[in-house]
Amino acid sequence: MPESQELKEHGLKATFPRVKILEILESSSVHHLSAEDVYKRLIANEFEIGLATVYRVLTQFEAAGLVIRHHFDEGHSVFELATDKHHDHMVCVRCGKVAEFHDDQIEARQRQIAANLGFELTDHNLNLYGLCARCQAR
Amino acid sequence: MPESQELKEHGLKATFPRVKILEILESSSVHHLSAEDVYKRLIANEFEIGLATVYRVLTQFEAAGLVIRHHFDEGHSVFELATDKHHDHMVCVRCGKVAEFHDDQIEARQRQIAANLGFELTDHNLNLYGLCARCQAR
DNA sequence: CCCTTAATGAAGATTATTTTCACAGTCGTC
DNA sequence: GACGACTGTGAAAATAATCTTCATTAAGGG
Repeated sequence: MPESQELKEHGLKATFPRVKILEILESSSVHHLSAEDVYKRLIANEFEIGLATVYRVLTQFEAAGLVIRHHFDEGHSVFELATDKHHDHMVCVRCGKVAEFHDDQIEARQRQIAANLGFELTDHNLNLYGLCARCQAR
Repeated sequence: MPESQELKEHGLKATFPRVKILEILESSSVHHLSAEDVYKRLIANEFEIGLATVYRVLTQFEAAGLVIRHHFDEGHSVFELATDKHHDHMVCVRCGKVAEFHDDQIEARQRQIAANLGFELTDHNLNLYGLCARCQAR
C-alpha cells in the first residue's frame, strides 16, 4: 500500500514531504523518532525539506491518528507510528533506547484505582526509566 | 522547623530567595507548581525575585532531594515537595484536579517488567487521565 | 565586623516548537 | 493534459521554557 494512499485515507493530501516523512517512519527500525531525528534522516536521504515542515506534518499526522506523540523526560517529543495495540514504554535514560511493553495486570489495576478515586478513566501514560543492558555494562 | 534550617540540612545556604521559595511550596494547597507559578506567587507576595533564580533554586532543590520534578504532558515541568512516600497521579482532563495514589501491586509489576527487559529501573512516571466525579456529573 | 566564596538579577543565549507570509504544488474540473 | 482554487511548503522570525553569563551582592565562618 503506497504511502500516498494511506495519507488520503486519513484525509491528507499526498504531498512529497508528507509521503517522505511517512516513509521514514515506516522504514525506521527505531520506532520512536523526534522531529529532529526525522529531519536529519530526510536530509541524509538527500531530500530537501524544512524543519518547520517536519514539525507541521508530524503534528498533522498526530491529529489524523497516523502517529502518536510521546513526552518522555528528555525535553522533546518523540513520535511513533500509531499501531492497533496499546503499549507502554521503558526508556534508557542514557542512550534513549526505548522498549515497548504491555501488561494486563497493570492495566486492570489502573482501572480499579481510577474507579476507587471516583474517576472515569479515559487514558493513561506509563513510562519506566532506567539503564538498558548495554548502558549498564559501560 | 524553620525553612532556613531545613535548607542547611540539605547542604544549601539559607538565602532569602531559597527560604521564600520553600515557604511558597510548603504553604501552597496545590501540590504541583511550575517555576512560573512559584515566580508569580512570590511577586504576588511582594517579594522581588528573578525568574532565573526561581529556576535555579528549584533545580537545586531537586538535586538536594527537597522537591521532585514532574514532566507532565503540558510542555513545562511542575515541582512538588518531596514527601517520604512515592505516589503517582490521576488527573482530571476537564478541571485539572489531581489525585495522588500509590499501588504496591503496580510498583512490583514495574520492577518485574524492567528486569525482564534487561533494564535497571531508576524511575518511573504513571499518570492516569479521566473525568473526576464532579466533572462526570456535569 | 570583614573577607572569601557562593548566590542573585538582568539580559542574553539555547532549545524545542510554532507562526507568518510569499511562493510553489496538488487535485478536481474541463 | 491544462487551469485555477485552495492548500502546503520553506525561510525566517516569533514563542515558550529554561539555562548561562557576568557584574554585583549577600551568607557565614573567623
